[in-house]
Amino acid sequence: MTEHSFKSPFLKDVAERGYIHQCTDFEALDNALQKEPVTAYIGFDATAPSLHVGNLIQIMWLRKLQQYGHKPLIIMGGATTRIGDPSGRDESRQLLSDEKIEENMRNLQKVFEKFLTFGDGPTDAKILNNYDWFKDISYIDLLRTYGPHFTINRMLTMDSVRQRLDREQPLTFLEFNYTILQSVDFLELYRREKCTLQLGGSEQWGNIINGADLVRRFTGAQAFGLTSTLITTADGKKMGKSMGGAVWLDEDFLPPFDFWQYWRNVDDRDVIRFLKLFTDIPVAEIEALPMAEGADINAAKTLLADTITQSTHGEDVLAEIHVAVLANFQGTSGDSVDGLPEKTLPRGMIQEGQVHVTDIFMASGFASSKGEARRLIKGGGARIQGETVQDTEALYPMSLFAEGPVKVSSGKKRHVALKLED
RNA sequence: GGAGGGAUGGCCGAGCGGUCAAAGGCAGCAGACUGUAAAUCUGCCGACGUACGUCUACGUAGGUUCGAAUCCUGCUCCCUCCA
Repeated sequence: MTEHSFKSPFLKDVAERGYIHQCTDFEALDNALQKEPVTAYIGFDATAPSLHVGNLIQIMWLRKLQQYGHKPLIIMGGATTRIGDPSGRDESRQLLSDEKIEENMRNLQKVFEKFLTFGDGPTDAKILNNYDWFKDISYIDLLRTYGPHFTINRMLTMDSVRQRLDREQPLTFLEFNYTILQSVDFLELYRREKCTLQLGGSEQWGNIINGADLVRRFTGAQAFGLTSTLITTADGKKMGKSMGGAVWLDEDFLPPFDFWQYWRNVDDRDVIRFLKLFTDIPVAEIEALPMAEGADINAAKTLLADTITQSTHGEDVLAEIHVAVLANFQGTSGDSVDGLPEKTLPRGMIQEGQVHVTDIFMASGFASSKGEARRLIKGGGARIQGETVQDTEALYPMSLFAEGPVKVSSGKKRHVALKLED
């Protein structure tokens, strides 16, 4: 079945935007989606305190689903995170403590609220925790109930398993069980929520079909699996690294200004693709964007950054960023700090009413040692209030902060509003 | 259980008694050119003292030596082959 023949609006749109990698049964799913609202889920393990751009495609998927009148479920991996998914990894995951997992799960939920509408309505999103149905199952029960439905023969053919074996990397028994838990999730959700569709990244294919199979074995019902393509940047890397860190969706982990910059600076070749994947802008509109020559594409990049930032961080935050961008890139007022990420200069760095330049750059997060700060200065990339710093040993008086936060820059693109510790 | 090989900076990977803070590559940072892009070119890329310097580092604990990432011994972990 080619992507052009979809009849359900959801599949049609999502296919056109380039989300789809594989499906257990395109035709049947397409029919189901036309007939009635479908309940679908994606599982998220709480391995980090925030989601990052790599997860964005999954979130967008749920969002689209909701927009087309279906019901999205989010499963927090309270149980599965304790096991560790081996899919797509060469090494075992570092196991997290229970407290850490709980904390991460609480943190993750914030992000979903930005993208989805929650509630009790028929198409309202809902968050569930798979720990709820695993915590009371005994080992014997689990083995007796589900064990007979999984053959080792089949499990050994799973990509995630085979890859480890082929590379002679260890795969622990713990990890080997991950797919069973994820499969039981699907069954449990089918029973509790009439959920018949599981979405996920392409590396989840194995886990997903095992789950769909389990649903069929226990209930006779057809459950669907649909996976997304692995999104890479034009230079072939996984998405999501910028300025030394991951591109987090949570403003507590990455300032929205930096988030905006990440999208503003994507490779030319990625703009159209990303607009389709990460915004709600109609495909026809995206394709009509003027980008014939050189700099024209910058408008499209701004649109991309604006749209995504607005959906993840909100209108108000975006407005602040625009002020900062105007000041720092369009050169209106060189030392405006509005909308820039804030950093704090600890009082302890002040000696006799003066601050050393190197301390200023360390406090700003642009250098992790005095030596690094000096190198930055020597390289000509260090600026304070727009003025290039020449002297690696310069001392600045406290009066520098008299008017409020000070703009500190590393290179042309990284700016920070440095304020004095209270 | 036996035999052999290995563990080097964020990663890959050379070095195999002094000239080693350790080649080279990747990643990262800054500069130039541009369009806040890509490609290219230049510089930087352990910490502290602004160069020369000092300290900490080549799995881990000791030892030999004027001197060790380099040699020896114990330990830990990994790999290969045999059983």
